[in-house]
Amino acid sequence: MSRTSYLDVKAAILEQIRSGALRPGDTVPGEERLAGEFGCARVTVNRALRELAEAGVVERRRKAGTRVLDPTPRDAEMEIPSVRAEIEATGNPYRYELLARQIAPPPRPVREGLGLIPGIRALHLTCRHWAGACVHQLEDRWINLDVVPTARAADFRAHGPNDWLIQAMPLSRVEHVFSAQNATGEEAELLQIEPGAAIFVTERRTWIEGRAITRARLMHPGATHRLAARTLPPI
Amino acid sequence: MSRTSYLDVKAAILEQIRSGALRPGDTVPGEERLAGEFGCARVTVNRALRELAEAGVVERRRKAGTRVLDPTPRDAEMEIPSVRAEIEATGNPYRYELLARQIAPPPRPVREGLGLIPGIRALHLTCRHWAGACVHQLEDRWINLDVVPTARAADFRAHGPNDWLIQAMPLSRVEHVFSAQNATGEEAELLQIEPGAAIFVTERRTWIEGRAITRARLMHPGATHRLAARTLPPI
DNA sequence: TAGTGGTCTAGACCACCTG
DNA sequence: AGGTGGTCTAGACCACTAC
Repeated sequence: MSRTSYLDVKAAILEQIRSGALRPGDTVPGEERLAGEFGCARVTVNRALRELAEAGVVERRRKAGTRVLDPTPRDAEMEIPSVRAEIEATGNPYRYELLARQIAPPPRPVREGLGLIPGIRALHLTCRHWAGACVHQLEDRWINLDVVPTARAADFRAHGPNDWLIQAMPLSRVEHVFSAQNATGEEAELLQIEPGAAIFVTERRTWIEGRAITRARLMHPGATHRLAARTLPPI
Repeated sequence: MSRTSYLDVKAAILEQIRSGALRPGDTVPGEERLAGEFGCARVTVNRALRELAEAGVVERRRKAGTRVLDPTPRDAEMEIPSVRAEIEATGNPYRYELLARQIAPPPRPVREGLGLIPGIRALHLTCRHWAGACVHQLEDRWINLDVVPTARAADFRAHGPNDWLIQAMPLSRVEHVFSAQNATGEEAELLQIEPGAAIFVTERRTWIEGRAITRARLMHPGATHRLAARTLPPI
């Protein structure tokens, strides 16, 4: 007979929830008791329950014990691809183009989004990413030069600012906000679509240790763009 | 002096990556060696490195060791809220409305998305979710009656199908695909917006043990809807 | 085939929180 | 105040795989 693994314990608890033997709000037996039932060490049960808690299936509190949660809102995982990888995955050649570059005081919404005081100037870039003969993404980006002073000297003609920033500032916190909007005349022209056509907009802000690095507005033609996410069951 | 925690080890490795002492592609020292350096048990180092691997910071392979990964595409977390919670969080009263209900053979794209054979009939629901006086979401849903036969008898007049399904089929796998589209005339009328206005579309498919449960097309007025995701740094 | 990660055990101490 | 989870240790065996 083989030893019981933490995966066995995990699967057993999940099966009890699936079958209805354990319902939302119920208390799961304590670690010591489960270890006895499964004939394993307490650490083994601990790891199983800890992973279930990370997956959002149960909630654990000292003294109160482990309780089954409501299955309502679950976190989903979504891979945020790099533009280049996203395009090359489709088999189309990738091309990057720098449309404009200047150092200027950002408009108020951008300034507040970056947490800058009025009057401060920042690096403003406008870029276009091509998938073959089609525009895949139009990028409007502001970079906080207080946090990334080296960006002032960087040349963004050959490579996009995203790749550059990832190299310069690894392990930062990123926030994405997605929405659907109708393209303005200027946006439509740069995206090679009709004015008023739906565009998929990603607003991305990046922070490191509480300081805002950059804010990007990424626009995709709505007819082609798709963004996928999945919620995986534990185990 | 206190014992060294797995969090200490994790933080130390992360700091080495941030500072550039460990670069993408580099090999992290083995568990045994790190345990010696930190003066702790090997399991402690193991847990630190395991969590870094789960966060996508490093990659681990037996015999090959632990290597620092490129920081390029990182997984993001996104909370998929229930419509009701999403609306009530804004302070607006939530109202649900069933517009249509019938059992019919689904159109081909839906049928294939659900993995059904031609001719099979499924439950088709059209619903509307209100936030105060504004339409928040228009829902077009197909339910696979082979997998959820009890849905045939369920009354979806008082409560939406999503809440019902979550109760009936916990711990299922969910896939979301987001896009931006221009509203058709009918969609615009039901959403109380202008035809051609941008709408934020979520296509949601749910599976349990490899079998498709349901497929929903959720439409939001683009002017109001926002969807947020964040990539958190490990630790 | 040897080195590296993956996991289990048994025992211990501690932190937190509820009753 | 005591029960429950959180974590560390020291030692062991196993699984995988690069060399």
